[in-house]
Amino acid sequence: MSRRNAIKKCPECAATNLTFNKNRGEIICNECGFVLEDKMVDFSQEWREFDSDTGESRRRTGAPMTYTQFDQGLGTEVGQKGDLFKLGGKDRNKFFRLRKWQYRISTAIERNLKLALAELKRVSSYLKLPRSVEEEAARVYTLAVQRGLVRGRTMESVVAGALYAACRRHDVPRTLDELSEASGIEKKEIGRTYRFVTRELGIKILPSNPADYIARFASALKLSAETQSNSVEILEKAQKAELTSGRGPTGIAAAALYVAALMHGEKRTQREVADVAGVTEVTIRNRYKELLEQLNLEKDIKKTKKRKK
DNA sequence: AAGACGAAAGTGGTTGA
DNA sequence: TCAACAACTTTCGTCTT
Repeated sequence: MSRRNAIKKCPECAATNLTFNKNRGEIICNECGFVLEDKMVDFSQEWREFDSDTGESRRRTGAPMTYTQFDQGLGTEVGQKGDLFKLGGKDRNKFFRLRKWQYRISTAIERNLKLALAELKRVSSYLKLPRSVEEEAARVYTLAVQRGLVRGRTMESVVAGALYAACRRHDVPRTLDELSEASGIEKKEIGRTYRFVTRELGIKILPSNPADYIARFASALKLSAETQSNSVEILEKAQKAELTSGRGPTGIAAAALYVAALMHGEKRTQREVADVAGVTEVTIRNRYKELLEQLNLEKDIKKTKKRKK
């Protein structure tokens, strides 16, 4: 079988000391900060049944319950094949009535869920989100459907909103832009349904930490590991100086990264940084200016400039 | 010529009366 | 429900490298 311990090398610098962050589904090179794998392999138990013989013995209490199946894998149907013929005429009528009701109640919701979860999986795999996030999003969506929160909104937008919420909860933030690109739903709309659904379901979400974005942004910009860790330090200082509250976390992360890149002589244009972070140059400039003023970083930058000559 | 900078006006969301 | 407000964006002109 496949060897999980096969040694991986960083494609950028061929280093082998890699950090695997399971929750986030990222493998990060300790040397150069390159993010190897943005996706999560599912390490949980595999529940396949190989054939009916081994199937019975491997099975414990049935398939694992999961929200990514439309009925959590626990569907019940009134009357399966055999039962019907055990019943007399009177009971048989009752039976048909029951089944009809059950059918009516469940089909509307189930049909919707089936479609929605297919969409959810599509978007989630496009974004290479870890399995745990997908589960969470499916759970959120299921709750939303049960509370009738989808009414008046498109299914897709609620799916996107649920995914966004799930990402935030698992500290593996994707920007609204990324969600928008993956789902084809407008940014505004996702934000709206996201807020609505989390409010209605009472889901508490902490403001996301700018540092959570650093690894992905740095990797996209091909910045070194030192630059990356340095930008995290800058972020910490910025948080102490109260520069972060009320500001968009992506803007702050982008600015910290921009400054760190300058200090390490790995200059990136504001536009490049702005693009991967999904903010404008103006925002970076503003945050950048604040960082310089509050943290006295000017000297560090000048030093590296001279050193380069 | 490209990038950095800053001013001004516009957008969408939050808050507080 | 409305107005004030903060953060962020868009656009555009000017300066710097």
